[in-house]
Amino acid sequence: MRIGQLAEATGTTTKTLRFYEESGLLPPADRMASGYRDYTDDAVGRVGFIHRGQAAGLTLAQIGQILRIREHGQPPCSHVRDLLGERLRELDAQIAELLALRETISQLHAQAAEPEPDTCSADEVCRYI
Amino acid sequence: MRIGQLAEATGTTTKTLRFYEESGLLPPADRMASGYRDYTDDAVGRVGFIHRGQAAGLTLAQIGQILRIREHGQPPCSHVRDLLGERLRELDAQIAELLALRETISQLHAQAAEPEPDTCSADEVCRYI
DNA sequence: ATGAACCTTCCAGTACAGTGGAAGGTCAAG
DNA sequence: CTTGACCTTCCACTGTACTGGAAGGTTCAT
Repeated sequence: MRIGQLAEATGTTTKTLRFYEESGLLPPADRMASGYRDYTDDAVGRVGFIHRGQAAGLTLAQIGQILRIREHGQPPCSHVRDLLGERLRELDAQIAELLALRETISQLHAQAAEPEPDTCSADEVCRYI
Repeated sequence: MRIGQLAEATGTTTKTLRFYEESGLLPPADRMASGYRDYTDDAVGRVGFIHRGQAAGLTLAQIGQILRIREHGQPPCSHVRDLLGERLRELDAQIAELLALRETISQLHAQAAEPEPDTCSADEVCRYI
């Protein structure tokens, strides 16, 4: 399977696949006589794993860690569990922060909706912020 | 007021203030005979505005827009209202996305907590993802 | 007069996940 | 034989908000 076909099969681009290889997320592909990369069907699963990891909010670096542990023959289960737990805590903090921000902006927006823009004075940048 | 004093007064660094000037967020400061930047007290308010804008989740580019409109003599109120409304919609989408992600990860994490890591097979990278 | 603390400019790098483009090689169809 | 689609490498750039450091000038106290 050539790189373009893998890209189509996985819903990504050839650029991205080469970037993954360079980043150590995909093993260096075998080459055809022409020098073209030649992928086996496994590659589809591997790219799918990367995408599922990203969908779970892991960074490419974290996904690479898991992949490298797996390559050394050890099941990365406990590591994955830790990673997911950590990500969960990060997410909770992030969500709390965004909710607080939403509250702030919502209030500012409500104030800004009051139709009295004439009272904007020249010595402040904007009374809504 | 020299740049270091402004930095201290606004809780930031001289690097950041020069960066703001270069980015068009602060007007080019007057210079003393020595070439040192010489700020008036207004600058404190202006930097404060930038920080409040950031706290409201606006990007520096958006804050710069408001500042530039203000400089042309027009009160940026309606623009700010639009910006805040837009930011509110973005935030809602972002929060919804993160909540969904939290759900997904929470489930994966709960599965990964089950103590049966022996069943990890060699042909999949990790059954939890 | 000399050292510390402050300032100046300019260049380069950080993290993240790619994206764009140039210059050139390969392959199948017409 | 040429055209077009595909592939290769390499280098540089995107956006965001800074940060680090080098090389040099200024100010003030001792």
